Amino acid sequence: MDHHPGRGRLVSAGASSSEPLAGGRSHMCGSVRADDEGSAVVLAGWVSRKRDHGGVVFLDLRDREGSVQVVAHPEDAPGPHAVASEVKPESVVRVEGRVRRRPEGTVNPALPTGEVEVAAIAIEVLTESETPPFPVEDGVDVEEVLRLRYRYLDLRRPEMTEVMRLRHRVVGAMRRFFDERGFVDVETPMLTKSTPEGARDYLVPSRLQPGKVYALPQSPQMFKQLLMVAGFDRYYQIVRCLRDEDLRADRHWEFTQLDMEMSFPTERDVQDLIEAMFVRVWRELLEVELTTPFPRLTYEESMARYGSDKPDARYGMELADLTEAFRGSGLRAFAHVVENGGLVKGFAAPGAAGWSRKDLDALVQEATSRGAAGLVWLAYQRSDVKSPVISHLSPDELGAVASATGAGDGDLVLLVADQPSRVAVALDGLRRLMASRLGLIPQGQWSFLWVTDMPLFDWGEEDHAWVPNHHPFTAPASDDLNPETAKARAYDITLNGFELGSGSIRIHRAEVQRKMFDLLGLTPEQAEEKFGFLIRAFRYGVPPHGGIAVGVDRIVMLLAGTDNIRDVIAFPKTASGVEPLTGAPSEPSQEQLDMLRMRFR
RNA sequence: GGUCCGGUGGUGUAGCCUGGUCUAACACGCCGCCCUGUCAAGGCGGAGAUCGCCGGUUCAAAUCCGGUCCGGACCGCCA
Repeated sequence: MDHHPGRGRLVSAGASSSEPLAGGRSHMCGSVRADDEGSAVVLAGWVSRKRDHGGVVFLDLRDREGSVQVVAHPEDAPGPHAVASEVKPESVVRVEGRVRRRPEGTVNPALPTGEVEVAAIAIEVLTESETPPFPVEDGVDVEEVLRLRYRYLDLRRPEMTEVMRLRHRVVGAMRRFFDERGFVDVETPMLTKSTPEGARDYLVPSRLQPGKVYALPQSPQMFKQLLMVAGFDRYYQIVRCLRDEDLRADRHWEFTQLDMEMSFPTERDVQDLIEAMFVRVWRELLEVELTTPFPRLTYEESMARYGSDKPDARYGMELADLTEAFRGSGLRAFAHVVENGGLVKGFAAPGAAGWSRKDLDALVQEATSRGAAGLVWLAYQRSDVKSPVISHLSPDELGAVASATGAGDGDLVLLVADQPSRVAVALDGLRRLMASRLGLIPQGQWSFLWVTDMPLFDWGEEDHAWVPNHHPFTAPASDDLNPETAKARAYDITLNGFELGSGSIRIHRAEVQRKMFDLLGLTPEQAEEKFGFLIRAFRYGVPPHGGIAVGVDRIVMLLAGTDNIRDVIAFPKTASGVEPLTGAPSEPSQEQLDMLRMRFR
């Protein structure tokens, strides 16, 4: 959290409640103001800094609301002065004193409490602190594991405290929003059966049913559908979900989603509601008025123009398709790809024509590390075009490249030729990289986008079978159930290039569901074994229904202006699944294993 | 599972490519002394790392090589 790339100005949290403060405190440190001049105050907090002038000693006393300067003069307050000059940073002290305006010329306008100070009458050290392993202050540059091992110190830093409270307020705004609209918060089980999301499950062995396991929920998907069968009409929950997959900067295996489901909706009903929720959250947290409706992009269009199903539309550099221009090209590598059904695509990066060989090599490296066979670059300088493959390119091809990408003087064109999925992955990565390197990402812009008409199926390379793109209860958009072409009544919501959530209208007709299972290669017996309880429920009158699940961590991450999801989780794990603070996971005791009748291999 | 980057006093970095002058440098922090208005207080002095771990090459390794552990980003995976 050294910088806040996309951060808007956060609206500050409301004043604390009128509840009396615990422990006889009169004020929170950070909330002392000039209005309190002359008041006797009792404060308690952490010593964040000490300035000892030999005579007068200043302590900055910090609590979650901020810090305030405490002064102890040797003449006026010999007792407090003696304590203050000995106390170590991060010790917890209780201060009795009187608020006064600072003397002329010593006001610090940079601090909310900078007009005042507290003249100490008594200082008591409640607990002493050892020297902390890293400075407890904003803007620290410390190895992340160390921050996680001492997370309580890390969270003590004002910027982290602020993020956690931001998260609290986001969740609060969501709850109020859904509550006002008659949505009922229903809790669903944590120890349950495998859900149909397709990720690896976390399993919990059963003590009472030896040899059997519960799965931790990947989402409450089937339960919320059952609640629709139960007639709840509108359900929501802010719920922890778990998926045992490898981590990314924006992905954690223990995450929180805003889960909702409603009866009788159209896609539009769900989308309008979620848009209204985002409007509400952005208004409350940032005082930003989002424009609705959010733009829509079909999945196909998104992949074509951005190479991604979560496009960042805040900047241009859209992808151009040059496949036909390179059919039979003298650039054999490209021609070969085209002959074999691959694509040639690329885009123009404005003003990057002068990049050094080293920078260009780094781009090639970026492309190949994303699985592309290679990267061809063309630098447009004045009327000249430089490229390692320039001798293989015909004037027609050069013309096609320039017109399709819009490349002009000073631009750098990046071309990738490969199978469609690799072209997409490589160019998506390059586009994001170039946008960031060239400073093309506008700050303070919130580019929400719905991606619609998702495919109903994906080809599962590992299973050699069609797998649901969303999950097997997603309703098809039409009678077309051809796995190659079928579209789903599914939609994703994205923000600034991050996927925030995805949802769908569900199947409520038994024969459609049967066909779906059939296409997925599930025999009626297998379907019964996995989802029998849901199928049975649907025999007793199921309303048409649909919903969405939105990732709370990612929303908070974007609001907080960080690109690291761990920054918005109080106690996160590292990429190898270790929680540095507690040391989890740990080995079970023999007694625990015996009780579960388990043995480790 | 794969690719890439990193691991040097409490913290953050330099040094590593071009082995020896590194008995490892700098900043912050810490300790001591001085200092009565600062707010990254200031001044002076001091302690503190054998360079993630193991092994190898070499007369000599923080520096080269191999392995390994840990962390991070990305691909695969995952919505």
